[in-house]
Amino acid sequence: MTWATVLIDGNNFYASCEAALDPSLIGRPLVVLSNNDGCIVARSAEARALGIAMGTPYFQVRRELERLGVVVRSSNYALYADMSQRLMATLEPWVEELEVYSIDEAFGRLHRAASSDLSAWGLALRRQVRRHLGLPVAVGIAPSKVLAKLANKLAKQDPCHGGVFDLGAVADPDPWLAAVAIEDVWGIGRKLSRWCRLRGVANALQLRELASGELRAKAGVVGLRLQQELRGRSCLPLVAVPPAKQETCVSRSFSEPIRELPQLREAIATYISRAAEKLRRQHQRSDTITVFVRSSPFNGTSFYSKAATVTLPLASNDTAVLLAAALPLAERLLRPHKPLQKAGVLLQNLQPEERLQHHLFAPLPPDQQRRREALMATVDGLNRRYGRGTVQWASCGLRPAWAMKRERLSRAATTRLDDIPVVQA
DNA sequence: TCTGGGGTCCTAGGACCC
DNA sequence: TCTGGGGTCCTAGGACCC
Repeated sequence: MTWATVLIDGNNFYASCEAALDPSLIGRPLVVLSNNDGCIVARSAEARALGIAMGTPYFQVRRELERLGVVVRSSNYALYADMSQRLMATLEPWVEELEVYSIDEAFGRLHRAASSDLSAWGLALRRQVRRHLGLPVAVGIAPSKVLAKLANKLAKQDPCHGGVFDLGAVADPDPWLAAVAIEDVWGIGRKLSRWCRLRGVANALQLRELASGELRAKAGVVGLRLQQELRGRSCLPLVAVPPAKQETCVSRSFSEPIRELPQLREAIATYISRAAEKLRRQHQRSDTITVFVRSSPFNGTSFYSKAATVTLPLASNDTAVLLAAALPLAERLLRPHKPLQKAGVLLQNLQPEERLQHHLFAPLPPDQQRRREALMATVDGLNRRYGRGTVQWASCGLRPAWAMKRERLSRAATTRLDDIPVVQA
């Protein structure tokens, strides 16, 4: 009996979520755009077949997409996050341990009886997800995380696998490793793949056989671990309970450049409110706030980027406290003739909430402190129930001109009562 | 006109300590 | 010109992930 590592992920997740809620999209080419309708971040299989590349700026291909009859959607993160939770809940009973790795991916650990093939298990899991959620997934099974990633890629590469591949059950994995390009190996990004290619390392098998010393000199211990994993020795543990976050960031591009202080203050207030909400959900507080801004890196003029940091005497997750500290930073960041394209806030040095409960130098008397906390909980509750922005601070501005563009947003079909699909029988 | 957002981990180097 | 040998902590930057 040994352990097998499995990677399950949603095929074209965002596009599949859109199609799951709007069956008229099934079988049609569909792309989903990033925030601000910036670039293409997901494509249905049909859109992929048309040769539409990932990451393409939308404005460059807009006409072409229209001509080809491609359906375009703004990203609807409320929908994807909700579908993700349902997916993870479905996967949970199928494995001994589950690590939710990203919005559309999870690692799992399960027992493998001596030299058994887990493909049938994978196919059954796949059918259940399809039945429960209407989502297609791929399942990769192997002795380590890196190999499970690889197996998952192979499961998708060849339709004959039916979306499931068990690399731990094949007699000789080497030809399969050779079939995965170096760029597709998990942990090998742009820089490292270029370096590998220069050395004649073009696929996963050749990376596995590369001299360890050479790899270590270039990629450090991270590279060595990767190589061990390729050899089937698991050194990246499954993380079932994620550690507390060390920092939290909220940043957005503007739909149009910001040049004036009032608009910048509105944007910072909006991001601080959102970040404070995250802190409260994570039961954390922060005492270090960084606000950063930058101009567009694309318009040819000189690039401008600046950040300012403020430290609080006492960590907090009260929106009003964080706003009071962060808003004065706006003036230090704005420059005449430097239109800003993006801003963000970074809350650092996060601490667990309970640590401060009875602090000697608490900023407010206990009863007032409790009232503040109750107010925050009420605001969060209303926004959760009726949608983000139902209750907000006046300093965030109402329908600001700089707010991100989402012109082709689908409805919040799984999280808003008003948007539930109507079925006619 | 129009190019995403939110993280983590590791390493190197500097400041400072005894 | 040469001028120890550790430690720790912090920060900046690089690389990667989805």
